[in-house]
This record gives sequence, structure tokens and C-alpha cells, in this order.
Amino acid sequence: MTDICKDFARELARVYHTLSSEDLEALAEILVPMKFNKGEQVLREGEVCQYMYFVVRGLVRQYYFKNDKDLTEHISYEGKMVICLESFLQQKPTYLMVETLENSLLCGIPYKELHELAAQRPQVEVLYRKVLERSLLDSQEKADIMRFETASDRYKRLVNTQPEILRRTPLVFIASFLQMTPETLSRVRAKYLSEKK
Amino acid sequence: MTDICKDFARELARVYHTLSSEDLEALAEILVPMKFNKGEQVLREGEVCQYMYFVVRGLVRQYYFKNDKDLTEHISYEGKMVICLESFLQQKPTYLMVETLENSLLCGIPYKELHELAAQRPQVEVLYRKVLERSLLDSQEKADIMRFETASDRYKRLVNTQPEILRRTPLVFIASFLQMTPETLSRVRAKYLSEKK
DNA sequence: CGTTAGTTTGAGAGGACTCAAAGTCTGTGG
DNA sequence: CCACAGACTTTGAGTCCTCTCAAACTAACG
Repeated sequence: MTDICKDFARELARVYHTLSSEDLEALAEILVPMKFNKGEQVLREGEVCQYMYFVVRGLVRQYYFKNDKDLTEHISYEGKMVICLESFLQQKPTYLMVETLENSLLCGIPYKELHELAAQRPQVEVLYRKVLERSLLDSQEKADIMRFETASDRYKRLVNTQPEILRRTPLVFIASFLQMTPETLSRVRAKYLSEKK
Repeated sequence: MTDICKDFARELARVYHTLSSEDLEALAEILVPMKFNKGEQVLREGEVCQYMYFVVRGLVRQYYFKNDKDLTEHISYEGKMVICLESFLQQKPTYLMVETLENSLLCGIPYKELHELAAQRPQVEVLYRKVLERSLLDSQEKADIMRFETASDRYKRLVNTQPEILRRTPLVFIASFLQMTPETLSRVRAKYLSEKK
């Protein structure tokens, strides 16, 4: 087991504080560190998502194709979780893919081992549930944002909450992440910059 | 414990098949049946959602206010679950309210008892997790629908998947449930009917 | 039968899209 | 070190969907 995994396990414990140090040890045991170069595929279409990933270092996006269009669903960087939920939870082939936008170091919790551990250790099961809870709350928040905010609002929100993403990600991906066309993002951003000045 | 609760417990076991008959007994013990008249508030703004509700009979909607507008988030009838997730999961005051649209019979799983039981019985914890998984997949599906389907598509989808709701619910609520104005729904529906003929 | 809520119809506006073209950046090979 | 291809970004014009506001219509209930 690497230090990286230990760090991650500690991080998890901190965020969800339900784990004893024993649980923590056991969890750290099953973690798998993974290294990827910029532009590499972490998860391909049709594969089954075997891990809940944690980004130790780097930048990755989750995306899929809809009517031949490449749509970015999520962008994650240091300290964030990356899961293709539908595939991971149901252990069925994914339509949602993962690729890195920078050289990246990920830490994975494998499905089978997680479930075995959860069966033995109630607190791990609780942790697992809490991760889902968080995803659920996030996805509700996102739905709300998309429903009520204009393209311009969404851009400003990103500027305020995750400027990190803006600095490190090509515009095309940001546009579809914010659910607008690159053209719209360009206009929105031009207006934002001129207003700010 | 009433027969109703037994029915519900059986239903749960059927859907999620992880429970032993012992687990089932224990779960049924903590269920709380509740009766409401048409138009009654099941959960008011600011209260903490104490139950995961199951609709045994009747029709209920979950709604909230945004800029003084009454927005229907969800409509549920026999066999469906009703949970104000944010409030229930975090046991904090809800902004999402629940009211009945018909005389209704609900069956509630109380938070505290559920957690106690989950702590004792791993399979109940698993069940709890699976309920969350289902909510998550549903909410992702809904986001996708709202993103890519037009008002007209959404209406047709409801006609095909839950005509039940259309027959039993006032138009205003259906409109905001489908995330459109009553005017738009009226037009969409007029067009649908004329096309069909 | 009148009041009020709910639904339909119409006109007009706005946000974001598409398609198209122009402009800018970047990296590679001469 | 320059030039140019290809990718990315910006700008423009026109369109479409859904919204808002307003008015007419219908239904329901006391």
C-alpha cells in the first residue's frame, strides 16, 4: 500500500467521519493507485466501472456521446471523487467515459473489495451510503442550477466556485460542462469580462 | 403493526431482495401507517422529514416555492416512494413540502428507527443504500430528459409512462412537474390530441 | 346564476441554438 | 526562424422554443 492511498483513506475519514482507525486500515488495504498520462482513457465506453476513483493529482473529465456529440458531464481535480455511478452501482457497461486532461494520479476503490469490506464492517457500508448521499445532493443541486440559471449565471457561478477548472480546461469542454455551446460560452465570457472592467 | 405495513415490507423485499424474513419482520415492526385527507399537508416547510414514505393508496405531490412560485417536483401514487431527501438524509428543515391530492394512505419508515435497525442488520443498511441508488439513477434520468427533450417530448413521455398521473392530477401541477408553464402544456397537449386523431 | 379558479388562445420578447465566416493561436516541417 | 495547416475561438445573422403578459373562454361550486 502506498502513502497516497493512506492519504486518501484519511481524507475519506475526515470528510465522512464514521470510520474507526481499524476500518481505515482495512479500507486503505484495498485501494489501488493508478497513474495516467495526459489524454489517456481511464474508462472506455462499454467497460464496467470497477472503481470509485479519487483524484490525488491531475484533472479528468467524464463524458459521453449523444447524437455524435461529445458531452462533458463532469470535470474533477485534486480532492474530488470520480464515479460513473450507473455503471459502478449496477456493474454494467458504461456509456459514460473518463479521460485525463493532465497527467494524473488516481486512487481507486475496487467494487468487489468494497462490497466485501462493507459486508464485514458496518461503518464502511455507512461510508458507502454517505458517498451516494453526497452524489445525490450534488445532482439535485445541478438540476436546479440548470433549470433556473441562464448561461451567463452558470458561467459566473463557475468563476466564483471553481476558477481552477477554468484555468486548466479547454473551452470546448467547459462549454458542454456548463451545458451551452462554445459560441454561447464565448459570448457570455466576453460580456462578463467587459462588465468586470 | 397493520397488514398495510406488512404489505409494504414485502414489497420492499421484492424490489430489493436483500432481506431475510427475519429482517423483514424487524423492518415491519418500525413502520408507521398514516392516513390523510385530500389536500392535507404531509410535510410542511421548515419541518424535518422524519420518514421515508411509501404510498399505499392515493396521490401526493412534493413541491416547493421558488420566487413565490409553487413548483411541483414530484407526483407519486400507489407503490411509489416519497422522500424529501435533503431533509431526511441530513435531518434538517425541509424546503420541499408534501401534500396529498387525494385521500391517501401512507406508510412511513422513521429515520431514527431505520438507522438503529440498519446498525444491527447489515441487510437493512444495504436496503437503505439501494433506495438511494434508485433515487440517484432516477434523478440522473430526469436531468437528461430535461436537458434533451422538448416540452412536447416530455408530455408524450408522460402519456406513455404514467398516464395515471395525467388522469388524476390538475393541469397546473402537471405543468410544473414537466417543467413548463400551464400555457405551454395547454398548447403541447392540444397539438398532441390533434396529431393523434 | 354569478364569482372565481382553471384553461386556452394570441402577440410579442428573449435566450440559446445552428450555420457560416472570419480571426487567432499553436506546433511542425522546411 | 518563418510559414502554413489545423484546431480553437470569436463574431454575425437568422431561427426556434418557451416564456410572459393579456385577454377570452370554460367550468365548477356555492
